[in-house]
Amino acid sequence: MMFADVILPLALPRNYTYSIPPHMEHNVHVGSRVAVQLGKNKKYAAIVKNIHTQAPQAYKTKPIIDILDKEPVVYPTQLKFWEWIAQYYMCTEGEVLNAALPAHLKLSSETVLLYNDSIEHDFSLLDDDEYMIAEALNIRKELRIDEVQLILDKSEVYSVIKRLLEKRVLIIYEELREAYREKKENYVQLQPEFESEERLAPLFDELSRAPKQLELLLAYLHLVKTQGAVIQSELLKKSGASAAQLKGLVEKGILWIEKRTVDRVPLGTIESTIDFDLSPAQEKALTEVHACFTQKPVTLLHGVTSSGKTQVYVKLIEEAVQAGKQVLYLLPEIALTAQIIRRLKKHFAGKIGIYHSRFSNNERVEIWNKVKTGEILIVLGARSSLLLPFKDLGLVILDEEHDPSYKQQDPAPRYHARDAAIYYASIFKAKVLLGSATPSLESYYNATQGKFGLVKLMERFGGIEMPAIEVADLKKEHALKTMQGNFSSQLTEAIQATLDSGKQVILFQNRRGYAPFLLCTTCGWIPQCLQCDVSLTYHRQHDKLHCHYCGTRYPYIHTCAACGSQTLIPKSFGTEKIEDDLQQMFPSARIARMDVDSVRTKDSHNKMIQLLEEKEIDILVGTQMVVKGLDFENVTLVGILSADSILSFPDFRVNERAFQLMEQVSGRAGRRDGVGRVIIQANNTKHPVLQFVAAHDYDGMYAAEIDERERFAYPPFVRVLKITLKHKQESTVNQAAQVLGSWLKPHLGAQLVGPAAPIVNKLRNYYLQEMLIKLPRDMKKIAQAKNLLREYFIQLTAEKAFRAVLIVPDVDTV
DNA sequence: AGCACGCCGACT
DNA sequence: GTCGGCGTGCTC
Repeated sequence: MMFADVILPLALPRNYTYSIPPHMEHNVHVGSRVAVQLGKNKKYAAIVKNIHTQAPQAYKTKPIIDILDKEPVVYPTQLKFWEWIAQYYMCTEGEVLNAALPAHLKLSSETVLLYNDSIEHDFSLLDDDEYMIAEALNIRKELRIDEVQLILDKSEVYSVIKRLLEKRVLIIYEELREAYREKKENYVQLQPEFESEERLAPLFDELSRAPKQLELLLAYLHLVKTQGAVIQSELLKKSGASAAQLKGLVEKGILWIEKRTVDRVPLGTIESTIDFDLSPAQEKALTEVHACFTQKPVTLLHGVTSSGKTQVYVKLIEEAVQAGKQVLYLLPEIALTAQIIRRLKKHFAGKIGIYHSRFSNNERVEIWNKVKTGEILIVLGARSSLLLPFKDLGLVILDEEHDPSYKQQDPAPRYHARDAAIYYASIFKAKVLLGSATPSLESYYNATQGKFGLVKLMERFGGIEMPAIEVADLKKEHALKTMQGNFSSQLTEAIQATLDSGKQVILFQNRRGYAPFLLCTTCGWIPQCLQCDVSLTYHRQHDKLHCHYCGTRYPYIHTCAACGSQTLIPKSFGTEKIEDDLQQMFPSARIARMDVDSVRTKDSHNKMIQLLEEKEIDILVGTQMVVKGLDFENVTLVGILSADSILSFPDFRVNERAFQLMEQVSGRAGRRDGVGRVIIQANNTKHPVLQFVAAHDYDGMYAAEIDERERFAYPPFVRVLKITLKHKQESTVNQAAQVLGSWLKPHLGAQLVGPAAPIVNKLRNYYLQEMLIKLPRDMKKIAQAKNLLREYFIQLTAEKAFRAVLIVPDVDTV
């Protein structure tokens, strides 16, 4: 008897074993999806991880119901990668599967109720609920659970269904349906006998009494000539004819219609061109990258903003493709703009696929398959494209490698795309190039220690100078009363001068909304979210208070809940307020705001970038979003409204992050012609990070910061693992955290920090406790510690008081 | 993740 | 008394 260990798309602690019915033995393959039953009636598509003859001792297996794929959906390479992610990031393989597979390849059954026609029913014996369902089923013959819930207007419908099942009014059946659908299109073709001129000509006379049909035929002939193939919908649109008129021509045997499967993500066939030469500095960098790659699998390219790292990437991609290898080019989601996509497509048309969150489920399946077959040689994508089923990966380029969004935050697997990419590439013996103008301390440390290769590209392309940085002293301006709202005179004057010279301005403020909180000036009360321990942000756009943590919106509060007075005022400022103030101060300027609220819809981000490019916007104010992927020659002034809020974040990475953020924002200024200007507003103008930013001194920042990290034992000198405990009751999490802490302390000593409540100690009605574990950079010790943790997690939830406590381990937390 | 089992409150 | 609420344990 043969058995298969399968990965189910669930957070199960281990893989389950199913038996392979003898007649399927030759058709079940590792990496293929199989339909299996789990529990009493649920069916899932699971992925076969391995096949063996070892019958499990502890339970009797269920058989595989069906084989869903002739060809595996993943290679053993991916299965190995999934296992590593699950191990390293302390999650289940099912969770990795969930993140990796496109939704339409993940199937789970749905309960379908069928009307039992085989016997006569006496509906008078049924109660109200039963009667309603029986009646609906009698008419519609088929119902789904959510439809039953809708009819009865309640969530608990199981008992009704059970009673109807017992009374044999209905039959239950579990439907496992393939979700992916090929896209079909109707193609119009001329019957072969009319291909020749002499046969075609008489047709025109024949159709003289049907002018619309004649017109349609002419439109068809025109389209065939210009495009080769004619799609029905296009033909009808072009000719303005109706479907009935087309049907007429089909019935006359002149045209015929064929349904064909079409590509949702056509790769195009245009010959690609590499039509530029590298500058001497870029050429040198490329040579050095090559040299590094002969020694080490990973190289860090430290290139200042506008140094033209992308051109170096393009050359490397070209080489890998020439060698017949696949390339993965990773970018933070937000940096995947139309600009970069267009650029890459121009060079690699016909070979490149794009992959990010805005694709439909069907499109994702098609990209998945094309990567698997190798038809797509280059993938340009965000974090999740690392999980695509590459066949023969040769090179990974991870641009903006310092970007924290490479670390997945919420649902498991909480993986870091940079670190995971290095492992994934090692399976293929592929090379990894990390690129950044402001490398993460971890990567730079690895490079200086010789673990990674290091290549520097410190010259801006075309010899443009770095922008001049000025720090505006807010304290001083406040004292001199030269402030205009949140704007220093220095910034105000610079904006005016920039507008006067016809140039553009970008302003950065890292808080969205109008005001981060409301304050009762009588008693000091601040409105908070009912489900989270955070203040509510006032959004003037909707005149609502938003919780930025759980998304709940509340109506504006006029009366103080504590003292009853009507003295609530908005405090501090976000992007909405800045936008508002700017409009008052510069009434003739065209101002736009770019944050998650203003670019909610699919294409608005790209549209706004286009407007900026076309100089339809004079001043752009935005959050983090303005930092990435913008490259405009006409922007000569960048303003950072409040450096203090960036520098006062309670996190050991603040200084690094603040430097990266400010340096990246600065890079938006004067990238092409003219020297850019950057004005940073701050109260604490003496902050060391500001000095480093002003001097564009990455090495200085690095030296100061790495020293601190070593002294206080933070990454890159240790690995940080954060454990979060969640429970609906505050006392329960607190106790659970104390207990877990007391178990871990003897093993970890000073390596254990906490447990303690985080600053935001309640989220979505769950109270939180956190502890940090600092592990030495020793893979063996880390693996040991994780095993220890896993055991204690099980032990903790085994205690009945803590059964409902959620434990969330986050490895290498950011 | 479902879904069944089982123990408690608010209705007839 | 019962119905339906939700906490909890199990699924190869």
